[in-house]
Amino acid sequence: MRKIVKRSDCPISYSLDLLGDKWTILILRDIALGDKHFYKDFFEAGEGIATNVLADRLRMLEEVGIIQSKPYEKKKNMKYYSMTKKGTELIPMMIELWVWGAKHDPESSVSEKTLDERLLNREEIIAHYKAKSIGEE
Amino acid sequence: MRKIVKRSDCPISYSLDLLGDKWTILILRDIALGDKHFYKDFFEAGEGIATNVLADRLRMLEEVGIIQSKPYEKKKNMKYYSMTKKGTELIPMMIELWVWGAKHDPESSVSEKTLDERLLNREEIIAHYKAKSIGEE
DNA sequence: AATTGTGCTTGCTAAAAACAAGTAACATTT
DNA sequence: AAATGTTACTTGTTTTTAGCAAGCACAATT
Repeated sequence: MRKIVKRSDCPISYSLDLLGDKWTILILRDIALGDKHFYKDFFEAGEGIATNVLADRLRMLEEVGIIQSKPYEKKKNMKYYSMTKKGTELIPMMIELWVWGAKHDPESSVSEKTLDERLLNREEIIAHYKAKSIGEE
Repeated sequence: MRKIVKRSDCPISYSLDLLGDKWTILILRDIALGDKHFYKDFFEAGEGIATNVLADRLRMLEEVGIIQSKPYEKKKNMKYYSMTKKGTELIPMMIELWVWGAKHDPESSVSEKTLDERLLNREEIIAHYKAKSIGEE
């Protein structure tokens, strides 16, 4: 569906070749920062992703090794999606997107105090979510 | 051209409402990390952005206060684009995209050594580019 | 055996990006 | 001062991608 073409040898350009769209990073947010692991969780996540786009992005993310899936033992028609190590290395970037959005969204529900605390605890927060992702794989 | 709609109150979603596409962050990279300040610089940057997309993104980024422009004194048909303070606060996120891309692009021209050095000097590097952006505005 | 839940695919429409060309303002060269 | 070049766009068309609605296969539940 979405075609991935390498545009230059700039590392930022390379990251955006894979992640540069409205939806991909939201799926990674759900897996890495939320406690979401199933197709239906991503579909119901609040932003309203279309099913064809969701299926396409999950396929792509698995193909490039950012996420992995395995059959879910308890319900065999469900797939359990989790981050790979390569995927967890995107957590710092996602934290930065979170901080910027929380600071600059005029309708943000995040308080200045919460924001300040998170800025001070950056390394701790990253370590927390990385550890959680490893535990979940 | 590109319509911006707020999809949820998640800060990451908010950031992606503005920045989530293949091109926007590349323009910010050119201004904040490169020494590029003119339309033609962004157009010639190597990835091959189309002129209508470039004009649209520059307009949007200025509207939401991430960049600013002023007429260039030396050549009055040129506009000088630079980061606002709000824009410079995206530098940490861009550095993380750079680090991830440099590490995971199999064709990356960045050596392990350079990568390790940059990881150790993260704060210094961010401070450097923030200071440069302020100097250029 | 019938209904529901989950993870998709397929077909159609709408929006955005890619491509090609043109224009207006100023700058430079002749 | 006229012609040519440069810069920053706009406009029109084609191609690609996203959005929406429906459907389908498989498993689990009733």
